[in-house]
Amino acid sequence: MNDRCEVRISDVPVLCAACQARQRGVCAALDAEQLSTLSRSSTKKRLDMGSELIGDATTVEGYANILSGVVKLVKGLPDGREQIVGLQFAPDFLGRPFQAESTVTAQAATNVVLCSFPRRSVDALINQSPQLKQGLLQQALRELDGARDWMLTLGRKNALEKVSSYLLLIASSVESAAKPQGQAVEFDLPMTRQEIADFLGLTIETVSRQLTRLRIDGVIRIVQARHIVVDNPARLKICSGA
Amino acid sequence: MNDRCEVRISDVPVLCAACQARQRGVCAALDAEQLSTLSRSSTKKRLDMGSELIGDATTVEGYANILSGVVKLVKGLPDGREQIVGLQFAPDFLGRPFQAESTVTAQAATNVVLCSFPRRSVDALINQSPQLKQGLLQQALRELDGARDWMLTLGRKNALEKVSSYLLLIASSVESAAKPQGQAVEFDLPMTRQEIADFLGLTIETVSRQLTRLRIDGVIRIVQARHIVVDNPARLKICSGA
DNA sequence: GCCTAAAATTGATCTGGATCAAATCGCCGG
DNA sequence: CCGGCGATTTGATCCAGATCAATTTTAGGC
Repeated sequence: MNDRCEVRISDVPVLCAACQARQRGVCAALDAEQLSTLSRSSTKKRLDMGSELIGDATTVEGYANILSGVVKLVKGLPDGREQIVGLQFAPDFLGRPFQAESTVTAQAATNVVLCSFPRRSVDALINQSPQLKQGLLQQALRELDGARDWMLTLGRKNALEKVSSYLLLIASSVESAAKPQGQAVEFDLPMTRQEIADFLGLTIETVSRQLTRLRIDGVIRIVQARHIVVDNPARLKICSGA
Repeated sequence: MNDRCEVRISDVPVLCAACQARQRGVCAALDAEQLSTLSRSSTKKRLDMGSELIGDATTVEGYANILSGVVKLVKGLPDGREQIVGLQFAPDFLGRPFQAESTVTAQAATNVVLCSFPRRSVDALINQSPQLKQGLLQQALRELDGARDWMLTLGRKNALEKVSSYLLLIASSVESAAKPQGQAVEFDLPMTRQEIADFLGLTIETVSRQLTRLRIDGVIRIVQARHIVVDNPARLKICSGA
């Protein structure tokens, strides 16, 4: 493991506290004592697939940076129906300032490594650094955009378009920015068919059928259930309802 | 029209600039010159139902407080399918800081009166007032929660549950906090059946059928297409999937 | 009040995705 | 290599909500 792991809150660079926490750039003005407090109180944690990241001793108290893995935000109905309302990928910052009255639960979708901070210390930092506050505001606005995009997908797209949209979303989270558009993209799905279904408002069977349909049409290859190659990103985009 | 109309950004009280703009409370620290600039540059605007609030001369340049009416945030697919991804009610603050790259369009769902501010002036205020920035962050987080709740509705509820959830949402936006739970609630729907359908990911016909079903079951009365009385809020809540 | 057009309801039918039910696949432990 | 179990795929049927097609209601304009 690296001894310094850079992660970002929006455009505010933050070095992972568990790996020698300190802040740079626009946050450089921060009190050295504050930073050392944050550093001392941070802990690196490994979570197995499926574990919940709330409240209990082995998990996250307040805030955390995701160092690797995927975290899903889940909402449920009393009868057991579930909907995944958000996904957080590798360098995202988790946790919300000013009380979490929301009823979402965060769960590790894959094995996850993260660096967690006590609520107290981070809240203090937020109040001292307008840039950090602004970074959090921008992250919130970006998540809001993402949620609204997904509302369109959930409310108005058919099964094929939903599955195609999902593949494009995952592909974009993997694809390096440098890579030219239109190239084949290869990746492992970070979720089971059930989780994909819960994300898309579908059933496992329908997800599976749409994937085979895309395979037969030559848009993707399913090397292994979890391992996908998108041979024709342009076609996939068309299938997603553009 | 009142000459001072109080509206709120989160817990930061702001007096509508068009009606003698100035700030109070936690924002009192603001520069008097800034405030007078904001006041001078603000304008009160009336929008007819259906008009879009972007870009053109008759509409909103940057930010605005809604004084009355309902604004809908709409996303569309190239083939014309539409999804309403958010509703903003009477004292909400509209507009997003730091560029709007998002593809939502805001439209007046009813006739709307609002007080609009030029982007420039408000951005300046935001940078000067951490409290205002925090207010905007909290508003963004609240909207994110709302969006996620709605994702559960869109992805996992059936038609009856969706329509019931919608009625409860509108009822709660009308109901005075003082009113005891369980009482009958009476209100006008601020949207057409088509808009309700676009909000719920359904068709007009299905919305209409679920409403008659609720009427026949004695949960609501439909005094007039747009005028609803919820006789049994508890039953309605059960119908909404709790 | 009467006329018109848009909005809403109601009815009849169709269909995409859910549901129920078996196969397969893939992986791990022995 | 052999079971065994969970994840996935595939097949057969069903049904909630879409679609198509009339009415009926409502809101303005004269």
